Amino acid sequence: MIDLKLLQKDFDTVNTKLMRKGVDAALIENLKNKNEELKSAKAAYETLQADQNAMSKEFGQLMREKKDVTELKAKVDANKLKVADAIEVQRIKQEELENIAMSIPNFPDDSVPDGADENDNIEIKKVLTPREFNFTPKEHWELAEQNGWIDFERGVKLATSRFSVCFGMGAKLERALINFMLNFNSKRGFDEVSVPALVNRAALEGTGQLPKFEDDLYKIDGQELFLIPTAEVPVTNLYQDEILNEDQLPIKMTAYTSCFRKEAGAAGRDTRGMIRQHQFHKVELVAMTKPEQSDAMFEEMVACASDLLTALELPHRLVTLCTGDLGFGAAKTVDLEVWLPGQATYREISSVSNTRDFQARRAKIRFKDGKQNTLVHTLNGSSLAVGRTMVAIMENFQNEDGSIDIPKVLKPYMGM
RNA sequence: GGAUCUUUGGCAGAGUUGGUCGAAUGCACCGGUCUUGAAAACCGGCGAGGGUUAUACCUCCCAGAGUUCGAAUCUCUGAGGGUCCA
Repeated sequence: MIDLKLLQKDFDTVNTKLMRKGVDAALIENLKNKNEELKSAKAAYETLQADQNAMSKEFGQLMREKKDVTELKAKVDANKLKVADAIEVQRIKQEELENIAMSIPNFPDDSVPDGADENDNIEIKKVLTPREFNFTPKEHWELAEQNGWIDFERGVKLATSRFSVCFGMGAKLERALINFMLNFNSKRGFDEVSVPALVNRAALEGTGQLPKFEDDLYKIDGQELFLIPTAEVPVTNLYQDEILNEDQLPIKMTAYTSCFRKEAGAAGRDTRGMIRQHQFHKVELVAMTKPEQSDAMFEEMVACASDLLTALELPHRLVTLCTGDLGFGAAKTVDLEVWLPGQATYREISSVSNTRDFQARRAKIRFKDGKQNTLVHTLNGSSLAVGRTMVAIMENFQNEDGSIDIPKVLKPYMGM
């Protein structure tokens, strides 16, 4: 959530920053007004409540002295009605404010380039050179089926479209990647955690998926529980509503989970293969830092993901997202895109974001900064989507006969 | 699934005939005295959010609803935990 105090104090700055993200100026103006209305509604209520409390205290005093209270009771009863009204007004104002505030995205860092969509993203650098093929490289679904690694039809049979099943070496490769990534991250100081795949509404509000993106989430029928779209949700919310000690920071965690997405807005895109599935596996990095540490942590996480790709011998590039492509909660994002010879293009395989205090404000994650409580900065990044990594390995390591080599670092993990 | 108990500040733990209770006490923690330094001892401070220049003041004793002039304390519902039964 954006900082309402800042909005109140420095409207122009907030306005300018949000405009870059394409937020309607009228909406921001409205938010500011609602905030002021809420404040005065609160003040009105508190004054009445203070009277109420004072009178109740007096009431007790009179009772003890065995004096007559009928007059005071009449007064207090009348006041009670006013209090009830004031509470109602406040409740409505609060709700109106939250409806707006919770749907306003984070503002982008000044360093983020302006742009409308992914075409305006800026490449930072390329890592590793794509290999030359002396034959026409195949796309991964062809290779996957030929080698019997992935069965797309059976996934559909079991669930619906955008589900698949891994067999044999394919299943092994998936498991090897998960283990390799977790170990890789652990060595870099990210502590491994294993978290629930179902979370409640508060958790999703904390990280920003709700209230705005409910359509993308699978919800358990009849319960306020959702399947997680990313491990970022449960892992970040581990510390929801807590006040951390300064010396606990930075907190660095890594988690492997399945992720579930309806892909509501992606009809027709990537319908073949396993680029875009409703259920996919991902190893995630999450960090919480003091504000002044988050830029360094961001670089560390980008490097971690990039080095992982390098260790897997996968050519990739780093891209800074422009304002138009930036996610809801992110102040800054760097995508890692892996080279796919079959498609002859770079495709997203990881995304590292600094949300600064945006999620921390929603999830109430703070730390003791000397005497006062300060919001932490939260960061998250995929330490590679497993399915897409498999795609990348298949396409980059394919041979002319359709067989697939395994990256050196994975062989021990596959019993080779 | 049934019965019963329980849910308080970082932790432990008082508070259940409703009224200076945001809450005793202990530990932990912070500051000070003492000491060459530390420990011990003693003195002081010490939950969170909002609000204020600062005070006032408002809210929070698992969550929600209710009774009452007034609830941590009473009632109902829900969630978590313990024990017993199935």
